[in-house]
Amino acid sequence: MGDQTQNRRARLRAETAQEIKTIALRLMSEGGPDAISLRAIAREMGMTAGAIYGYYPTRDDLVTTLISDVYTSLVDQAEAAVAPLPVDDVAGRTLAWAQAFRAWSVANPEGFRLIYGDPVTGYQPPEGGPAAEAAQRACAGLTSLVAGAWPRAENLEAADGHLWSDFQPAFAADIRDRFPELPPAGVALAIRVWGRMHGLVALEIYGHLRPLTHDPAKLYRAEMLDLVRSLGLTPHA
Amino acid sequence: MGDQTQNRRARLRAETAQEIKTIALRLMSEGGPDAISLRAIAREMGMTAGAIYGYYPTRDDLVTTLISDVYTSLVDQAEAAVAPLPVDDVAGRTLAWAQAFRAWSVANPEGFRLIYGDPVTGYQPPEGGPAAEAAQRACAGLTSLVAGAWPRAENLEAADGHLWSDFQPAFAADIRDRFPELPPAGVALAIRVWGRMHGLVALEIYGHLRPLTHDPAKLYRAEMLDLVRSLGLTPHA
DNA sequence: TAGAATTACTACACGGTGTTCAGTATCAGC
DNA sequence: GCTGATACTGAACACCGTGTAGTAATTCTA
Repeated sequence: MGDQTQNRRARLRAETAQEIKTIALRLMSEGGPDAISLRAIAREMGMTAGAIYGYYPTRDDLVTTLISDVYTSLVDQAEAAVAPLPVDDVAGRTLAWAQAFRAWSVANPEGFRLIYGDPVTGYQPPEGGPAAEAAQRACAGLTSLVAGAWPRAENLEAADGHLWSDFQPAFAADIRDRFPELPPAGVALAIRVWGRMHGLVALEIYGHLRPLTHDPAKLYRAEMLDLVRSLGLTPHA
Repeated sequence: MGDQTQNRRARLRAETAQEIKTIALRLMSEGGPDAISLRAIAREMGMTAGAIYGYYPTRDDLVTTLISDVYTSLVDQAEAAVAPLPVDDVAGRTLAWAQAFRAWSVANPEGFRLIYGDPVTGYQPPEGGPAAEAAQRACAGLTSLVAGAWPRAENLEAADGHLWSDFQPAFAADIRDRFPELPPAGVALAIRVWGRMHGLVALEIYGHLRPLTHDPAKLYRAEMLDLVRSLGLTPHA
């Protein structure tokens, strides 16, 4: 019966590892990224801080997997918001993605900080880590929107001057594989769209808009409408 | 001679307070915002950590004054980059501001994190603090650019729908005082321009662009050219 | 110039953190 | 029932911010 007992132990192990993540996420949502302390997690689990080292080699590794989880949930939500809309409604899909992005960020400010800010004291993101993967996934989602708008936005290409060699090879290969019709300028545009969505939300999450306006949603909406217009699209209604 | 000795003591006091800030800034530029520890500062000064409490009531207060200093230096640099250009070259001034903003950020990533990110473990920005003041100053600089472009960009006003009541009273009053001709939509546009400059730079500073491109400057330049074009301006050459 | 008062600073303690490691208790496998 | 792996404890180490009590020096006053 080696297998069953092995499975049993492996299952318990996996459950414990999951519980650590769950508690860590709850602590983060309650007290910010800095509340993710091994001691606090262990305290809630009735364990010792040292015990966690049996599951994650260091706290940064735990944070890394949390980032992966959280980032994935964000991209999932954005993709889910886009999915029900018809593929030819590029303006609607873009606005839906943008609103989903902000809605998630406002609902999970700590998650936003975890992904896009200094996650936690002294943390350095691993080079090829899951954050990079999720970032590529997010960027690919935006790229598909831009690719949909591209036929009508080609006038933007002229002055851009981007080449394939400007991008990281792995990323460029992935994109060229998925969107063969899209020129480098389109990829650059996708990243720029990402930056444009990111900017106002980041300022809002970190409280820099508070002394200026009490309706950041309106501001963001105006910006996104301007964005789809700049893509040569006209939003339905 | 009470005055002179008072002055002498006050001078020494001010010098020590300044030295604390200087060392804190150096520590930050070397090891990130989290390297600002009272113990490390005191160690470099040949003092005890507790001694710093004679100059700053708490570490967050020290960080607050650092933010003020750093933020001021950023805005100073942006304004200095704009100053030599003729007032009617709105496109050039806008691009100059944008480039100065990114150049400063790339040169002082830790400073950028300090201003725009989680400054430091558990730090909460004071409500009416110096960060808010510097933010208003930065925003006012951008607003003056937008005000310069406004006559040619009024077509953007229609769909915006912003009202003065959407903004914080103090901010709105300040802006209306300085730019009487500018409607609410123009102020909203100024903040949006800020967000647009902020987005790509924030992504770059926090390493999210690294897996995508190795020429973030080119990307940023393309975005800023698109921005001035969307303001109805054409950059010189 | 001698004493009083203010100031600057140290020394130490408290509770918090990540991390390591020797030891122990539990449990699967023979 | 014994052996070996696994999970966990408990204590330690080196940090951190923050107070507080005491001390040394410097300034003011008489």
